[in-house]
Amino acid sequence: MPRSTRRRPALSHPAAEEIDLYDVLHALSDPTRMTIVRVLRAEPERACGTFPVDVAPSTLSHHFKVLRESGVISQREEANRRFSALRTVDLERRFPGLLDTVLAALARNETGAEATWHG
Amino acid sequence: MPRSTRRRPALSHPAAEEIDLYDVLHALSDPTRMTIVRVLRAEPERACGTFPVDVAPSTLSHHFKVLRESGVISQREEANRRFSALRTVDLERRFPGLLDTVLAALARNETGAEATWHG
DNA sequence: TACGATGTTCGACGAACGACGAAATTGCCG
DNA sequence: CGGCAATTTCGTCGTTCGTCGAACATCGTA
Repeated sequence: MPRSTRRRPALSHPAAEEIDLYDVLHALSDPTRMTIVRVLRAEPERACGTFPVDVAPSTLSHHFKVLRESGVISQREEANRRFSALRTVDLERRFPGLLDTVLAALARNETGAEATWHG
Repeated sequence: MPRSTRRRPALSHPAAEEIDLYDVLHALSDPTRMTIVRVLRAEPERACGTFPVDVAPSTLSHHFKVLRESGVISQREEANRRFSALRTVDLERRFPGLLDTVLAALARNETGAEATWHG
């Protein structure tokens, strides 16, 4: 039998008012993490292993931690799966328009001139 | 006599269409560089040494280079001074609303809860 | 109970980052 | 000409970053 209902430490999320802009910008300045955010905007919730990113599981786990501790996403445990979701409401309250603007910029970025020779 | 009218290599600026979002977000994820951007939004142009940041001149020069090569600012030489300006038009064309939204978020960030104990 | 699936933690590694001081460049001015 | 002021370049130091593999934990299920 499990020795306790909750053996793993609770997932740490910053409160909405404590989300730091520099942490958010740093979290969004990585292509792998940005891909996670982009996918997560289309779907309300998604399990960690189902993202179209090409990195090792441990690396992916690291990126989720960065996103979570910066306040960009929240994570919820269910069985041995971990579901992630964008903290759209908290983010909008703290930094109005930021997430939408950055995601719109991301769409522009992919049609930019450097996609031909830079990537 | 000077051996040439232009001895120093020309300052490299990315074209407006080549500005990369990840470079911009990374450039803005540092407090010193963000201070430069904030000051530069209030004034159209300013010499490098006149910014209210507390780092060594060589460090400051490094930050200006990061900002310039990411496309956030432009730099112009005049005598032995170098003037910096925000590339507001190019930025607005490439990523509409991004700069304004981030700077509005910065104002929010400074009145946040973490300013009491985190700074 | 044992296995497989899911995901994390723990080092390790090379690359990049932010910071500095020293030296060099450039141009103005006494 | 000879400083002085502004700024960059170079080398260095310590830290952080992104990545990986190996090991561990948890849960459902055969």
